[in-house]
Amino acid sequence: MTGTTKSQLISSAAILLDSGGQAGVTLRAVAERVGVSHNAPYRHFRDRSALLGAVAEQDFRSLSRAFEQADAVSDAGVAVRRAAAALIDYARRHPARYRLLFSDPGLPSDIELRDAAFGSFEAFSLIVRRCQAEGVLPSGDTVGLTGLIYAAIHGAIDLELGGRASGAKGLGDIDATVDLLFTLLRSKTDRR
Amino acid sequence: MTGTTKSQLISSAAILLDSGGQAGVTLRAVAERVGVSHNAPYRHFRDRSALLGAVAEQDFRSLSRAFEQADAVSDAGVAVRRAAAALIDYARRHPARYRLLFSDPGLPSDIELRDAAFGSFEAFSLIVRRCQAEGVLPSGDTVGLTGLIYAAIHGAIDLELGGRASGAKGLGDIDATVDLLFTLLRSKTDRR
DNA sequence: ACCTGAACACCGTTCAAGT
DNA sequence: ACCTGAACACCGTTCAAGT
Repeated sequence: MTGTTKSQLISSAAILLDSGGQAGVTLRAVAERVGVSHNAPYRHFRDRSALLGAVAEQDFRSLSRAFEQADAVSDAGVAVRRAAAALIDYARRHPARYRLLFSDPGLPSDIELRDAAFGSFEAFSLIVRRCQAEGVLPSGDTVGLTGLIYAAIHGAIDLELGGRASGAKGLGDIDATVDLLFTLLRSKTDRR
Repeated sequence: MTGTTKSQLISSAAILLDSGGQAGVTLRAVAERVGVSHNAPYRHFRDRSALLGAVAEQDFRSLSRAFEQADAVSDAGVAVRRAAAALIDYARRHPARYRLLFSDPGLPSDIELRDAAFGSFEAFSLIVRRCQAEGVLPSGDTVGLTGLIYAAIHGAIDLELGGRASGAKGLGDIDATVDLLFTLLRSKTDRR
């Protein structure tokens, strides 16, 4: 473990989210992992939620980069599916962190976190715009369409992570739901 | 406040969810509201999550009834929009309870809760099937299509409740997202 | 500027005991 | 069968103090 105490606290919190979920991220456990007293985190973050906000900000920026990488693919229809797959993959690998970014109402509302969250949405919307230009997604308001696609993917992920819906075919199956989404949107586009 | 101690505990927990969110639902506060000692709840529920599970089960059954009422409308296209509106209305009125039902991974996995959750999904899917029969939604696997619609509505709600996405037009606007969803699905259907 | 140790109020849960 | 009071281990947060 290297870097400043602050960066170590952030990565320790991320690791604890992965291993024990939200409940596993106690300031005491985070501090112990870094080898510092149980209230040293207060020298770097206002409170527990500020520390979690820093984790979220970091991961939002990482997601933005993943979307930009997906955008480098020449076929727009493939690019948008790659971006969706990157988001799904992140959610499966780090479920507690995914929920922190996209579902947690307790995060601080500071500007930097909002910027990071909005940036990842924007990176995704650039791909959607390309798809519209190439005719693989229906034309119209790009932000609204991106919002719909984002909501559908997020909803599919969240329902599966929550454990609701397993047992019903089609529900809880993220990939099938996202596939159906793109299939329906594309078939609509083809006939315009 | 009337009824058995158990039912009073459940409704107290629901009220506390509405007023103070998940963090406001301490067993001590629930018990005090009912006028009973702080560990009396353990005579009725195994632990805190079992009590929350009882609240969720109750609300799932209430949602099922709301969907069945929507299904009583003669026009299937109107019925499905009424069902969606009922879900959105419930989420806006009881955000913490909505998240408990659809997003909380900590709920117990007992059969009764699963039945209640699945029942509400089934009630919704009956409306979707009617829409397919009347040609206002694309034909094909009903469960898969219901899963997509459910995921999109849930995602739109969850992103708004989480406070993510406000500030971007189209994101965070539940009604616009759901409108776009039905518009795109219907336009696809019309041309088959 | 950064860290520590003690302390406070709070929580879920358990247990022995009461009626 | 249902409830109570005391107790335990744990937590976020604050504060006075150290370097």
